[in-house]
Amino acid sequence: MTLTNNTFTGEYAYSLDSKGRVNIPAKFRQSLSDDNECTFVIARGMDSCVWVYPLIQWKDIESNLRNLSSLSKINRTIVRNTARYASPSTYDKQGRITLTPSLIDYAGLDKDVLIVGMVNKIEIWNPTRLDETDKQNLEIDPAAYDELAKNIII
Amino acid sequence: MTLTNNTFTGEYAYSLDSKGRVNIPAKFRQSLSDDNECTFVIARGMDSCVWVYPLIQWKDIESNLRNLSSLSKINRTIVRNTARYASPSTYDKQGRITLTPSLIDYAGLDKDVLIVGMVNKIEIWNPTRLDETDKQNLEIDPAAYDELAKNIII
DNA sequence: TAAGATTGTGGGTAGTTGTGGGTAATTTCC
DNA sequence: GGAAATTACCCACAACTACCCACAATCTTA
Repeated sequence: MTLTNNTFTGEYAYSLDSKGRVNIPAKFRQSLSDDNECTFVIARGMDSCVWVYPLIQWKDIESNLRNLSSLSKINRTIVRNTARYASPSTYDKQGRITLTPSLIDYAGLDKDVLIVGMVNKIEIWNPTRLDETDKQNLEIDPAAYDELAKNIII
Repeated sequence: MTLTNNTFTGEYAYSLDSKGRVNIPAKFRQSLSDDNECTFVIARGMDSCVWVYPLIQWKDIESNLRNLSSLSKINRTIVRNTARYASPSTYDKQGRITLTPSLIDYAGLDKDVLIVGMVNKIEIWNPTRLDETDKQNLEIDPAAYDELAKNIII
């Protein structure tokens, strides 16, 4: 059973092979609508992980970026940092996408990786780094977190 | 006789089998409206138990999450912590859903489990842990009860 | 009370999924 | 232009999952 199209939840421990390939969980692939043509766009995450967008989701982001005026410095920075490291990747017959060495390096990925569903995108983590990030967030966030959580009935 | 749709009350002692399957009480299944497509979403509870939402209930949460921009760190954290441990599970012909090893571990589930109706969702507990939690809560709560009493009529 | 239906539990099997490696095509670089 | 490196595509296998059937205990109904 999959939820809505192009929606990703859950956590999976997979492995990155010597050729830089990672499997996309079968559930995630099944959730991809046809207009994505089996393609994701991989990019730098804002945390130290790889972000993986369905192609059509990325196109939305692209058009949002297009509308940011380059007069503002912060806009230029965001556009540059987002676009610069992004590249499309179609999964093979076994359901794997190939990551670029640059992204593998950025996210500090090793053999064991953790794939995390983030609703409208996917994150690929080095498990150790995710642990660290989790801990840091717990220290900083509780109050603000609770505030936000009030608006989402869980 | 069932109460309102997608409403769960009562407590049931069931068992978790070697494949990680638990039965959903027949009464709960009967209460599920058709648009749930026989599917629940299982997730980490805030206490150490498993939360089980009707699919459509989860979709509400999901759409809230979808609207949180990932530019904000706290948004990323809340989306990650919520989506990461959530996964859909359709019950089989015998009325059982399959839990993920990760959730079984989190809730410390063993063969004997307790299924508790929580009105709009379901909780799955290790009976021992629920006892402990109950005791702790009794010690803390009287004042909070009074506070709450202002808002709710029982 | 007896027969039938429903419900909870256990296990088998066929199909799917994740992972590793091989080969041919393509690109890069000298 | 040709060799080396890289990439894309294919096959194979082991592990796992979803689906199916069986049975016993419980509840319902006549």
